[in-house]
Amino acid sequence: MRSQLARKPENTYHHGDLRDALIKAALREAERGGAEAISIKALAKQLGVSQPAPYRHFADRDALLTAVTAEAFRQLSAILREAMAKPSKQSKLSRLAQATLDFGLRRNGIYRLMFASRTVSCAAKGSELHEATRETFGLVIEALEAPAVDFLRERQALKIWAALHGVVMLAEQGLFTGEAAHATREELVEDFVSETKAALAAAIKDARRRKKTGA
Amino acid sequence: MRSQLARKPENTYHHGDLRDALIKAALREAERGGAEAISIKALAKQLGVSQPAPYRHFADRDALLTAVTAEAFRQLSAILREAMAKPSKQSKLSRLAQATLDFGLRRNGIYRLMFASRTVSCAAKGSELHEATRETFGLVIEALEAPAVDFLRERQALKIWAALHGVVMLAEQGLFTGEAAHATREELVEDFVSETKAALAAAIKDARRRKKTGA
DNA sequence: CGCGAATGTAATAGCATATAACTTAGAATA
DNA sequence: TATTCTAAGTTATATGCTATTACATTCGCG
Repeated sequence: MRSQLARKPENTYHHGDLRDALIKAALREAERGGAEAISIKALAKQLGVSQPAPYRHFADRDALLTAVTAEAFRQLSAILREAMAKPSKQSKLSRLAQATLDFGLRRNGIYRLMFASRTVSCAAKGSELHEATRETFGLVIEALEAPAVDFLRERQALKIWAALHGVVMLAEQGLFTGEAAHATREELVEDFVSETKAALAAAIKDARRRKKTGA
Repeated sequence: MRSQLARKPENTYHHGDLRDALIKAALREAERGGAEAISIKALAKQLGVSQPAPYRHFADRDALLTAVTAEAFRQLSAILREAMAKPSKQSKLSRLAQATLDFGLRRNGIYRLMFASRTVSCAAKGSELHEATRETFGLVIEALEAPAVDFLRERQALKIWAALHGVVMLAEQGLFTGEAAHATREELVEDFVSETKAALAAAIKDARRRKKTGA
């Protein structure tokens, strides 16, 4: 197996690892331009194969997009894991949050592919993509560093995850320029992080109290 | 000027109001399928004009999408205004928030057109689209019902607006199903509303105190 | 070694965007 | 009212992308 970004060597019939090469190349295309920027034809040309060759590996364009999106989620997971692992004065949650914001802005094309298309919602349970998204969300839960009161954790994880996406979205839309520049995106994210921690602490305290009373 | 959804009457040369008819028809298409579902050719056929006819009114597909998006923002503004106006026990902010959620889920194709494409971020200051988005955001600020400490209001408006979009996004992605079903979308939105109110109240109190001390 | 499955190619159909050159009708004015 | 200018629509066509069909090549396994 050769490098996955390599073109097919001349005078050979088989590429060697076209499926993977397509995904990687498509990710690069999506980085600038989102899903729309992914063209089967263009990718084939880039990789030095004929236009129909990609269809040996993906039934249609949507199937490619799905695979690319799954790969993007795995990459995000890796980035978040790294951010959470590295020693820092910040909390895990804060690091995850800022890393998400950074990813969403710096690699916005890919980010839009992941969160702004209907690809994910169409992913069947158990599919590669569905697993990849669950894994990423699992990291959010993990970042809360809260005891396993499942429904509480899930709720707070959902809230911070939602808030983060909103910030990325609005930042990308330019709502943070002009008069609103008082609040930087990072500050806003940190706000949400603090509120999440506070809410979680309160909820846990409340749950313990109830348990004691109930028992 | 005839009804804006009407096809061109047979045996006539001019449609009468093609520009507007295109926008309305495109909105309907976007409702199911988002921006991708908007095809100039298909719209032309629907309205009974030749394929190139739309290009008399829009330089290219992007120009049409921009106009459609602006119209969508105006519609959302109208909906939010109505929600805020109608008498209710809920606060204005809560009504605006729930109305936004409702819009985002019920008319998700349009919603994605508005918030998940790069169209908006490309809108020049002063353009029709830019004005439409500013107006909508203005309603969010208004819904806070807070005194005019501008940068505080903007910040809280940004936060609740971001959170709302996040909730819509994740709901659409299916993250609220399964284990996370404990928290309904509406509950989550209401959480954010409460937090916003609390934060705003605290911030205002803080600002007053500073003013007194500083003066 | 030979055969079948996997993978790639050439040719082509079908659809969408967009442009160019031509036509019609409506409005503006002499 | 007749004339003319222009906005708005038409036909024909170039270009680019997706996707399929039929054919070719190579890899790997018995």
